[in-house]
Amino acid sequence: MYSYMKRDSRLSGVLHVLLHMAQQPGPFTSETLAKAMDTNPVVIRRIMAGLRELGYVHSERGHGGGWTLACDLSKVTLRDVYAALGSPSLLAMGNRTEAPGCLVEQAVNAALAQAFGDAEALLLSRLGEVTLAMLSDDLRKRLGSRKIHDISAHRA
Amino acid sequence: MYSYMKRDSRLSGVLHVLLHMAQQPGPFTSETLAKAMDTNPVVIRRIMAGLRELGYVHSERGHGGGWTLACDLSKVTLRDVYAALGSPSLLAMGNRTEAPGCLVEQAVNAALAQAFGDAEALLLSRLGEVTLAMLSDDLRKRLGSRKIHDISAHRA
DNA sequence: CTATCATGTAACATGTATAGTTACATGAAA
DNA sequence: TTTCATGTAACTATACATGTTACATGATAG
Repeated sequence: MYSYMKRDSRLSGVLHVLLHMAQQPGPFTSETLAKAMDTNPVVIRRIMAGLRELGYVHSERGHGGGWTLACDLSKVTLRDVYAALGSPSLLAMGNRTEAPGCLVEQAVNAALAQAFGDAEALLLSRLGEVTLAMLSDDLRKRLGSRKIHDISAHRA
Repeated sequence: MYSYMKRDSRLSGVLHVLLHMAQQPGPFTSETLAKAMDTNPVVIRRIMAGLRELGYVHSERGHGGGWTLACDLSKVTLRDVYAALGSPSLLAMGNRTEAPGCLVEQAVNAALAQAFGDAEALLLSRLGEVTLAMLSDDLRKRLGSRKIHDISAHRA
């Protein structure tokens, strides 16, 4: 591959959570999900907050509480999930100055805006083509003949 | 537009410098270029180091020293310049784990790798289509009837 | 030869964003 | 009323680009 791909892994993380949840009935506590993701329960709650607001998941407190899926997986795309995270920046690079008076800067910005804009649009388009149901189906294929993946047994 | 576009502005910055240099004969000191970019001379030297190694620019020390263009502007693309910077990450998002044992993570990574890979490839392709000469021509059009842009008078 | 200029570079400070952690309030169920 | 689980603020850790200071290296002017 080309570059490194680091930094923001919230989309990756929240999809991991959703896919786990799609494999067995809930509810799942933040702690359970956090253990499966090797992270902290508060991180789970944080990345799930936006999805709850949009009604993709539901959360309940107290005994027997936790997170449950609350949407039609075939209706929610990766782009929807991305938006639920607050649409964080997709590109790592950008213009030095957004609205420069300098004509040199304007010429540079125009050229880069074209390339960056095209790439961003394509990425959003691709994310919009993939539903959670498609991801879940792909996962089931990968699981193959094995029994239903038990989240409590999770750990590489 | 969609997202914020912040962070790494080295490509934008170094293109700004190169375009300035293409408007008049050199050499230009790091200090002159830094003033035009409203930044620090060391920052200029830093982002120019890679271009010097690839022979796109030349630097000389002492009296009358500074930076000069040392390439055919019609032969160097924005992608070449990007590579000269060390090919920093283009995308702000990535996978949580790069080589996971977990099948769930693998399914997520596969889906995202597709979308991210396509976007990254498109971006690199677009950058590869634009030469510094094309950028410089565009700039001259923007300058229109005005006199040759004097870098010493630069300042929005 | 030496003073000045300009790059080369290391080292450190700053700003910002994600990720991880602690602490505690809120509310639901046993 | 005790226990469990989420909701959230506040703080720490980490990473990276950017900004700055300091000084060595080398080239030119006198």
